[in-house]
Amino acid sequence: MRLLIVEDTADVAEAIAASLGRANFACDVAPTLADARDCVAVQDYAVIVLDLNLPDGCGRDFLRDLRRGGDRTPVLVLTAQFEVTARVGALDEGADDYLVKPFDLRELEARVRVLTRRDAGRADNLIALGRLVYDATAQTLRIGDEVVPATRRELALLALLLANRGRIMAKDRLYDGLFNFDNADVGTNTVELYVARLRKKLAGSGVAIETHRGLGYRLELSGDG
Amino acid sequence: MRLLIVEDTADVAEAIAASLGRANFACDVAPTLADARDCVAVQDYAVIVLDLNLPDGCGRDFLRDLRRGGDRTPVLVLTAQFEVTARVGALDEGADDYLVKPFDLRELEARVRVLTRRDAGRADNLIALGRLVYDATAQTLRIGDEVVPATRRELALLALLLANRGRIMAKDRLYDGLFNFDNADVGTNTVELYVARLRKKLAGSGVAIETHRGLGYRLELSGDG
DNA sequence: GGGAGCTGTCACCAAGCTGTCATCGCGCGA
DNA sequence: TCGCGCGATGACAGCTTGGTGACAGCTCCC
Repeated sequence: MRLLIVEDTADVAEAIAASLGRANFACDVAPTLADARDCVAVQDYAVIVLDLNLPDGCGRDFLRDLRRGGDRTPVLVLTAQFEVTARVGALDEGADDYLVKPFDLRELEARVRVLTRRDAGRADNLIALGRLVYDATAQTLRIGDEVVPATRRELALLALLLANRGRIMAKDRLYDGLFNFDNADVGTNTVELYVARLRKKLAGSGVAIETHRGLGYRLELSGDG
Repeated sequence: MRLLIVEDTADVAEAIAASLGRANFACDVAPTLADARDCVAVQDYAVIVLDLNLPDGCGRDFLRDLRRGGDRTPVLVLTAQFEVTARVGALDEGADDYLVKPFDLRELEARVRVLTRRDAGRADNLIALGRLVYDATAQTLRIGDEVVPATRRELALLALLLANRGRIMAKDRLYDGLFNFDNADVGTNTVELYVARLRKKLAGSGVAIETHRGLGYRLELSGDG
């Protein structure tokens, strides 16, 4: 899943991106409102993490524009202790959650996860399908009672496919969800590679990744569970 | 969906057409303003991608003429880094978006998609008729609860017929929607072929493709659902 | 500093979509 | 009723697209 972090303080942004990156999110960082607008214009994000204090304006303006444009992407607002009215205002204007600085990175990670699953209509961080169980918090994949070791990229791909199960996902969309702008030069072939690797690990899970030539991939129940 | 790419540098145009072609857009390339005028005279486009620097004039003139003629086709302008005033001018004259060269092809594709969505103006990508449900986002065709695998061309044809359901569509118009000028040597027979293939997959859907000799095809409810 | 494992590239192979051809069926006008 | 022409459809070959093994680089951890 792909996230946008709108934060001007470089080391803070870096810390957030590193933390969420370890949680298997592909993160883009925008240090200004202008950058943020460019990002949302060309990329769909699962969640936007938005600092209110930015060099070229207030994050609330950005949020308001976003909502007026019909964009319903979940937004988590970061505020300083004293910005109470700004915080309230942000929620009124369409923010989905907020966090007061300084905050624990793990808490941020948890709240971001809550927002991602809200969009998928789930109540917890477990996704089960067939004999397969994916735990987004622990970042583990189980088939039946057995834990199957999987790498970060494999899990990220699985999360994307699970969130869109039954639907054909174009390779481009998988690519966008797996990599951020920093990895822009990665060959498109990589998606196929990770599909192949993930397929091996899903053997016997009752879940299969179907290929639809020219269209994309689709995760669905199969008979082999 | 059919796009026009107005760009004189052959390899750039080719790269754009290839990228957008993979995204299921049928692309025509016009290397000069004169060619572009010929194209828009005979064909409706979903989006026009317009380079400003052309051998026989400035793209802004073309854009201005287009708008004066009442044409509202979304236009995405390509500009060089230093052409700031041209960029602003293009927006004033009716461009819908711009991209500064050099750009990422995926970014172009994303922006083109935004423009096509804006024009369609519907958030719901489901089209239902009889027992048939076509999901344009997921690129899936369902009959009742069962997903019927279909290829890109078949889905493109179905989308065209659904968008014009109840109306007779001339074979030429179907042909234009499925292929671009580069595929001009494709036999006209192909439309009939894909109609036949699609018919097989629509069996039992309560929807039928009627043949109207000498006129074209028409998608309509039938009794077999 | 070294090793293990993850990551992404390349090359080659396989699969199936695509479009052509040929043949047959069918409707319509004479 | 016959003939013509448009449309339907099965078979096939080419080519694009995807699958996969091997390998090299990189990172992270010890």
